[in-house]
Amino acid sequence: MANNPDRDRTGKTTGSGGARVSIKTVADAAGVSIATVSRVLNTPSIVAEGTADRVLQAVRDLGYRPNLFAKGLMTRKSRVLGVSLPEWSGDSYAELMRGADHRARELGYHLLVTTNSHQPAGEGLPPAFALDLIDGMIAMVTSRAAQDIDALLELNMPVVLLTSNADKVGDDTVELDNYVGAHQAAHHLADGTDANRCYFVGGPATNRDAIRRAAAFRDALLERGHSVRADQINHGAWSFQWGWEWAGKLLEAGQLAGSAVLAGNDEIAVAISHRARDAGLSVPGDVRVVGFDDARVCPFLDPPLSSVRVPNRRIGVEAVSLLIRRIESPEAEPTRVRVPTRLVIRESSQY
Amino acid sequence: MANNPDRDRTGKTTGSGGARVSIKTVADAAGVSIATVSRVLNTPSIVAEGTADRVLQAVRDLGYRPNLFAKGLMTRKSRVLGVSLPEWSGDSYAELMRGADHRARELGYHLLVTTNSHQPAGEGLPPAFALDLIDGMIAMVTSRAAQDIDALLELNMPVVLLTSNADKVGDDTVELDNYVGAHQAAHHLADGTDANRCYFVGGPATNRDAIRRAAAFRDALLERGHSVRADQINHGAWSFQWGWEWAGKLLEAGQLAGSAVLAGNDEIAVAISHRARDAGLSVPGDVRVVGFDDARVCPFLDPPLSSVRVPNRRIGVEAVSLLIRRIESPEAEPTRVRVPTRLVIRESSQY
DNA sequence: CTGAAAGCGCTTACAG
DNA sequence: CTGAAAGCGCTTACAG
Repeated sequence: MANNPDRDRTGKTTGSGGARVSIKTVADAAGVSIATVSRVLNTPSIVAEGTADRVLQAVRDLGYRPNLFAKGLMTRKSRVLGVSLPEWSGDSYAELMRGADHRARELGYHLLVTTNSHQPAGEGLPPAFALDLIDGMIAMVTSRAAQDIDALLELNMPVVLLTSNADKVGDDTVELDNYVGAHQAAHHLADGTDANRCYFVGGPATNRDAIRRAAAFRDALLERGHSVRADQINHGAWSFQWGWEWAGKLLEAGQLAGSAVLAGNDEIAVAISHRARDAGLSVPGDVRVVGFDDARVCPFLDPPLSSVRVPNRRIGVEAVSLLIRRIESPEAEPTRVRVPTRLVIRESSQY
Repeated sequence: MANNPDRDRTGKTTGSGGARVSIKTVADAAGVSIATVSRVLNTPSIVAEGTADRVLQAVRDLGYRPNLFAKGLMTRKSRVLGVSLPEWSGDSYAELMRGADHRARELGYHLLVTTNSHQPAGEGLPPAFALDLIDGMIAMVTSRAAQDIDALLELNMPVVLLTSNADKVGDDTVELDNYVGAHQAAHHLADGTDANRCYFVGGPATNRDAIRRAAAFRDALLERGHSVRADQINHGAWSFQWGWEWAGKLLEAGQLAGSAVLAGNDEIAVAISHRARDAGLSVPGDVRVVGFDDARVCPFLDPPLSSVRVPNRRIGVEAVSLLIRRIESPEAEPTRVRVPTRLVIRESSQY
């Protein structure tokens, strides 16, 4: 198939005659001024009905679409929202993006997405040049470094922060309430297993989510009158690898059998579960396991994995809703939406 | 925390004095014309070194960033690429986006992403208004409907198609070679199991990937001199649900034990594997299973799942590379990149 | 090598 | 209700 002959050197649309159809073309066709065409498209209530009809007809006939660059030059709006995530991975972000995308479309916006895994400092900050094209941004901040948040708020553009429940937040924030679900899970584990044999195996010690989940775990055990040993709270990575290693160490120490584990995510939980079975232990008979995220696969794992549900999709929806509200009503009340987590019990943690 | 006082009503940056810093501001500060500032930024080789230094200094001092709308109005380029996917889900797309995002950054572009799951007709087409902001688009087409591809090619903008190996493709295409991996897998299964007991359990019958994988499976068995029965090729959905149901039916018919299955993706494979174990059958002892996609979790499943590897990340990288080449060199040779798949054998299909 | 000027395609006071 | 005109912030021939 050859190149499309209608495709010019710039790759942009050309009219059938070759001339680009601009607001002027439409104005001429409708016998009005370009100001009127603009009004019909932007503030139709101000223009006479008959005139509007003629203009609209011309717009349709010519297939006119306003040039967004010219429009943006005047209005300083692009209807594009930036989304900055730590990295592309897994079901969680997919769900979040699905929610965000659907909501954005509903409101006539688009999403410009980028990851910031490459920039150790300045997490959450996309490359500068994109900033001038977007009306605002949604940034996930997982690091505990407060300056990352400060940098975002200093952008002087509408920003919605996605973060774990934390002290320091922005004007508009969607907070994942890690605490409640992790707290429930810890109690659930301690209900069936001696608190001394309960463990938390989470992600990096620098990650807000991991920290918060660990805190909830610790608090729950304390509430039951158990002092928590240092070795009961473990930080590593969000990976199978880490879960496998941790379980291996506990196994060598002869401590895996009879334990109950709250994992920082489902991958870690699966790894621990498999390491246990590999050693001839049964789950949940010998080792009880609860994951975090409640990935779609959880009910289908063997055994079905208990997990703390994170409503990722809702996070995406809320973030977009907040951001667009801020963009369209700059004076709106700063809002903090807290999204809950909750324990879903399946076979892997039964007792 | 109160609203940032530096944030004006449009949400855009204001200089410390309140005035927006434009090319004019820089020109005045450097004692040159705006034309010279523009040249320093775009075609530095044309301007005297001393002048350039002064301008650059002013740019830095003032924190000047060109207005992208004004720039786009002249150049008709935004350095934003559209990416249209069927839906947000799973590891595959995350990997693809990761590759695309990294490559785009390297070349100074951004990604505007959207899904088209909501528009049954016109798959691959994003809402019209975004088209005017992007320099080109990457569209995944999974339907077999040829008109979807036609619609994309008629956009009169650079388009890179992501599709399964198929007859109908666009000028620039990244083709996933489903055939080779599925073909390998079918032979691998038939090597250890009577071809009469080999099955393919794929996604929807309307999906290009599913169709192609089925074709490879059928061809492999035919090559071995076995005629393929209709019940050996099964189309359903890309879900656990479907795999579970299919395995259940085979189980009821007393045909699950002794079978070997190539699943259309890893979810389906896991479902079949679990259904078999649920019925007291062993994998791979009684039922051999191979998945498709080779998700990160495969080595950690129980048993580790054989799967056909799909280099999603590379698809993303190639797509962006092709698109940017087309944008920057409209006359470049139309190119078709074929990305291979290959079987990764693990325990689930051992014999 | 540099500047004055035209022009990209819109929006929006300002008059009428 | 509508038009003429200014202006948004750039790029790029055209002169010099």
